[in-house]
Amino acid sequence: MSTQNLREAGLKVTLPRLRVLEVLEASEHRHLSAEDVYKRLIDADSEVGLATVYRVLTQFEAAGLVSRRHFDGGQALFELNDDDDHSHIVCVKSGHVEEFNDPMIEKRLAEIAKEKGYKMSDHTIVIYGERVTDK
Amino acid sequence: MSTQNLREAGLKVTLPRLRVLEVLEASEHRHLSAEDVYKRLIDADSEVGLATVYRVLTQFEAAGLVSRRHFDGGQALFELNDDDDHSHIVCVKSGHVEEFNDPMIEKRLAEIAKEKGYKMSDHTIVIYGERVTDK
DNA sequence: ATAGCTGCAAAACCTTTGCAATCAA
DNA sequence: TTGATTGCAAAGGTTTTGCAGCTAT
Repeated sequence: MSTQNLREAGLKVTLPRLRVLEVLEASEHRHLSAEDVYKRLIDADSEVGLATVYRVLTQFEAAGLVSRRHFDGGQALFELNDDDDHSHIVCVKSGHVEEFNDPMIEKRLAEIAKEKGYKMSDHTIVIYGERVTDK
Repeated sequence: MSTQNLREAGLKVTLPRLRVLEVLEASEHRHLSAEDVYKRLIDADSEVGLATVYRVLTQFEAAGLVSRRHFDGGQALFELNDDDDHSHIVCVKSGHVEEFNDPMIEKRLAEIAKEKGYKMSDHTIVIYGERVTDK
């Protein structure tokens, strides 16, 4: 569980780190800002400073536990890394988000990175569109 | 030329706007931060305030002349809009940005959007990686 | 014991905004 | 002329950092 993840990441198992990890795991939304995490900790009566949240998230990122995303600017969003990587399709009207995964595209991106002389570490694909079918 | 572009965008033709547009057009790098633009203006003895650079770039964005990108954190990068759409590959070490275009992926994304019941209006693809070959 | 972690407040960044002066049309 | 635009400085929002005290190992 969480304790194990922290140990493997070479991080001391401390309350703030466990709490932040729990928040990320329990969240219904996959992408949270540092402020989001902080607010949830406060709501859960976990006294953790905002600066610590930032530090912990940065350490998690370095340890490969989370990814930091900069979708629109402003604030960064943090996302728990699980094994399957996925892309997003976003409805520009409703903000509804779905995920998809296309091996063909993944494969092609890897090729392109290689062609350009890069070692791909990550990638982002976002489709913006209007949902035409009702739910 | 530049004057024309501004008129078409419904913007008064002012010196700061012309200068900013010139900088974007003359730049060897396609992606510039507001600060980059500002520095080049200073170097060219064009007295334009940084706040004005931000305002002008924001107006250009609204007018469809440039796009604002948020590749990694920190600062936004501005890119002159020309007709061909392209994707980006960003070096996570240096921040260097290159472009690429892959029709196969474009096609596949359109298909995916359709399958999911969306009418695609736009999309973003960013590959993050480490540049392994020197240039 | 001690290297690492935390909270707080202050600092550092990037970007936006209020305002009086200036400028394009 | 007159509404739009500009420069400056000040404010805003997000993220990082210095430091003294605290904690996991």
